[in-house]
Amino acid sequence: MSKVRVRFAPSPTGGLHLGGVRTVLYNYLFAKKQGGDFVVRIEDTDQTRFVAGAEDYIFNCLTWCGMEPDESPLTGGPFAPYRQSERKESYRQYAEQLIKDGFAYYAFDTPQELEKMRNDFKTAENPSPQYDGNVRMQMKNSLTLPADEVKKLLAENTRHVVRIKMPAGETISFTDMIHQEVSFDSSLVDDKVLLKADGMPTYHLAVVVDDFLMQITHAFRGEEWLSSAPVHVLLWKYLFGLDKMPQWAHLPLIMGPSGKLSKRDGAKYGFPVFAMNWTDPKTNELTEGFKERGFLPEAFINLLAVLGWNDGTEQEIFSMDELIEKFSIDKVHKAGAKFDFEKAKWFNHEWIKKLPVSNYLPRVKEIFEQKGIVINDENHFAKIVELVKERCTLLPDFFDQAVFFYQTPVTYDEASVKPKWDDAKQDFFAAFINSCNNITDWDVNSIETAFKNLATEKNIKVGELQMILRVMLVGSKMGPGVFIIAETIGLAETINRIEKASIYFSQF
RNA sequence: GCCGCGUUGGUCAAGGGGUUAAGACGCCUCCCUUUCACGGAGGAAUCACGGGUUCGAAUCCCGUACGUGGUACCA
Repeated sequence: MSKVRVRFAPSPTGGLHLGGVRTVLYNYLFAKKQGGDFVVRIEDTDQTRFVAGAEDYIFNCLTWCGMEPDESPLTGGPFAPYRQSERKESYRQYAEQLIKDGFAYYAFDTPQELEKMRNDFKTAENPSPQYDGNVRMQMKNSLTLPADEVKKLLAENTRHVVRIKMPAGETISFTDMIHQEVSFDSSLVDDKVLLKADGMPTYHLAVVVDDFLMQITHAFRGEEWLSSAPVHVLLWKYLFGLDKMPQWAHLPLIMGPSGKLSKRDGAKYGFPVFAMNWTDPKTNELTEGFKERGFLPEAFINLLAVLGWNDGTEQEIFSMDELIEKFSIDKVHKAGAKFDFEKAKWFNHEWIKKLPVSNYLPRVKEIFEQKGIVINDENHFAKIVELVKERCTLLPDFFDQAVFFYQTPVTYDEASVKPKWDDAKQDFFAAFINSCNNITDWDVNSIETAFKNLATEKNIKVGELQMILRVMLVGSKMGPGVFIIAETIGLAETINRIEKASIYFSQF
């Protein structure tokens, strides 16, 4: 058996949304599991929708997610070119071939004529009439026009398209890897355009021709393509033979809180829908990405993988390697899944805890620097990040959880301290500063011991004192253990913060 | 309208003729910690509906409802 070759075929029209990334992911996992090739081909046959920069954006997303293609416009490969716009010439001959064999025809109808047909045939029962077996003989095409007139029109370069001639009364069926047997009545499918007036193929022709030429063995795509699958099946039958057709897998859609997940949902409900930030060059509108929101690629991949698939065990956290090992297409769901941002955050939280800090330290550092905190000592910073990582779900949380290591508090949780503050406490902390100065090894244990001994000596409850110390050092009741905080900020800063706070509290 | 696909707690889901119908997120209670988390122990909450088939149906069949996709010279 020949090598497995799976392709992802995005059209460069904008950001890469969740459903898109999941499609790539399943493509990638399937290909890698079989030791096959992961091919990325760009479907840019519609110039009107082509958006500058979108192709680069797609590859940036793939890189961030850790899914490098084996063949692509960037890497090249044995079946180059990998952009359909650059393969334009090859499609026409297949269209001509179909016409010659009686499976397709030239259609000369103008957009106005099509519009008129749709209006004329429109009824309450049939709100959107198709160009199909019922109307094709009343239209302007090589089936209805005399042969010499067709020849003349072609010779004059009259604008025309090539349409597939859908047979009547046939059942077109194929086996989908996810849905099993799927069948359609050919009479109900319309005569899809194969070659557009500008000479570019439509997706229908291009996908079949390219999959054949690139020797694709498996094709994964969103379920929105299922309806046009009969066209592709027929094209395979007419052009190359059904035995060479790749195996199809139509993946369920990812849904938003209400209906199909859209870009708008992101803005509306406050979560990202794209892998990375995307700015539409035409409108300058920015759509937030998971990366910029503070997600780790490991978590992003993980949450997407299990949205519509699981391995049948209770495991939920998977690395890319584990996914490749455990992924199986027959465990992919048939039904669409609603995206839950709360659960998405949970995955990120898990990965922040799981991964070594060094993995995301640069990104956290960047967040601090953007907010004006200068990090001189990276090792020290790494220790701090390690200290607070289990209380962070998104990367920006690190700032809120750890700024106080770099900034002396300016405000205090007065409500907590006020009822506890008295002369005895004032006295205690003055004495504690002395104890601190006597500590030879400034570490958690010595600080804690000194603190507790002094408390016992002065006969004050340790708990209360600890709470006050925390507010002195942090400003509020949050963060890791007080003594580890003291150790981390150092002797001088600890004393400084106690003194400052004592003065503040003495005004109570 | 027509065609396709689907339907297990609020969400993600396991289970595919006999189960007390797993687990996770979220929510609630308690423990731990005189902080916030983490962690631990509990709790509330589900087989869309109606018919069959069967000793027995979440599971198989048929309808219905609902959801969703398509119905473009877009992918």
